[in-house]
Amino acid sequence: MFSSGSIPRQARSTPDSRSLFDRFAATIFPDGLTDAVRARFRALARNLDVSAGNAALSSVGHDRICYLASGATKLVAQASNGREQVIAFHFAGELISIPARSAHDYALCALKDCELVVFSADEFLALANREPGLAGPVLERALAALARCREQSIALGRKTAQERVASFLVTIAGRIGRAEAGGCVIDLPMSRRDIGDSLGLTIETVSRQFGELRDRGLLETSGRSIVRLPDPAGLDALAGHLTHAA
Amino acid sequence: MFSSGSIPRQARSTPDSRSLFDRFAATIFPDGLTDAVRARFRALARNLDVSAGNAALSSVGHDRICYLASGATKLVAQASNGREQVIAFHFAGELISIPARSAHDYALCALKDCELVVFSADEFLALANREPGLAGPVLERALAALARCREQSIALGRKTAQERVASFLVTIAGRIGRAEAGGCVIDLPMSRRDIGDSLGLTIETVSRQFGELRDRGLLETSGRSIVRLPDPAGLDALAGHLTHAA
DNA sequence: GCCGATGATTGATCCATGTCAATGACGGGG
DNA sequence: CCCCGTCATTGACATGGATCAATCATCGGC
Repeated sequence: MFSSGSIPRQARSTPDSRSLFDRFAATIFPDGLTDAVRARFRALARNLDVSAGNAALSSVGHDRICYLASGATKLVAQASNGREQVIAFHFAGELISIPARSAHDYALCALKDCELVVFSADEFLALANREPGLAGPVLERALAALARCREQSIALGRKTAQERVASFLVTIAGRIGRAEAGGCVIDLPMSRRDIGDSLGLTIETVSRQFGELRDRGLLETSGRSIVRLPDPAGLDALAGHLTHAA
Repeated sequence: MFSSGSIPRQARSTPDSRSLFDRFAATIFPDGLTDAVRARFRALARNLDVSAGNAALSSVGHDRICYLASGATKLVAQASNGREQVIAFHFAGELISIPARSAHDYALCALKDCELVVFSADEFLALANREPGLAGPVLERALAALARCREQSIALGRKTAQERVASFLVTIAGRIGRAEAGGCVIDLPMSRRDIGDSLGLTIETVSRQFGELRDRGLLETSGRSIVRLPDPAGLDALAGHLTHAA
């Protein structure tokens, strides 16, 4: 990832009638593009539709940058022995950086049906760098992605299973949760395995922690994907975050 | 971090006589700056000298960007209960992003005596974004830092203690190691505790893994900080990296 | 060149989470 | 609407690394 922080959350129900590319341009460059620059970007862009559960992009010899117009994805890294680490989840409106193949292999996988706009990172960055005002929004998103990856590092390096799960729920609620009377509802697009693979835990441990939180009245589930958080603040207190009172 | 990848490694022995700011500008913007832009950047810059072992910068209400002209630093995150996670190490010539205070607290600490040039991220990015050609180098470094943080996530989430230590040694050798007859020598600026805190391990475990690698003939130590890797390839094979044969 | 403080190493034990195994419950496809 | 594959949950046990504790090495200061 890259990410957004403050991308306006759009009702997913009504498919956007604008072209994929126009939606990319409008979201990432809200100040608009001159016709010439717009044409150059369009020439670099490749549209991609991927249905839920399929790999969208695998890492190749060069970095790629990719706009997720709709759907949800995970960026997965592979280490030896088939171990997988989910590096990040992404939601509609976000910009994603897919690293080149190196010590590990990366793949972007669709969690739901996705519409993507794909660029070669080199070409994209060279173009963004040529004109004033274009690199800023991209850089902001890159730094936001870096900040999020760092928060993830803290969880992976220093937190207990319970703290990781609590952090995950609080964070994901902030990204895709809907506020509701006295709480927050999340429709998780990812499986327990994906959650475990992102937190460095097994599915069993994730399941046990969900159970524990359920017992404490901090979490209610309905089916496999609907999660309700009756007390987000109580959950946050379990997330191992620094209490700013200190 | 942010980072470099390909910053020319300079002999540290001869102190650079140019001004700190000039060294920043020459390294980060190798294509040069117009006098006007240069003056604007200079107006935003604050020089900072920090001696080894001291905190250089703590996270505040806004992000900061910081050029490390000489020395070495660690970026440390604090979670509850005084647990510390070292997010990244930085070496001379690198650009560092220090996130604003949020769920966790961040601090940049000097591992050796350091010379720094500090900017407010907002001001820096606004300026870089106004002129063509300036944001590119910064963006490149941000993406390199993101890539490195992701590699770190894989280690923290999915690797054994031995793989983490091997990865650490291989990675750090690539950044500050000197090639030598049949191997590589590293002068580690960080303590075992720092290494442990960056790998999500205790100092005891780091020490035991060093011992194990020593027994296998993959590592020789001399004093607290000098490490020799007689067989970097053999070490890399233990790092849990994906064998590209597969 | 000695000395004390700090950091590193080594050993014994414990525990959180992984692993293995069995059961249960969604939910898509017929 | 049922059926079956997949995913989630729950339980019993194993283990890697944490924790606690003791000794040893390094190196800056005198």
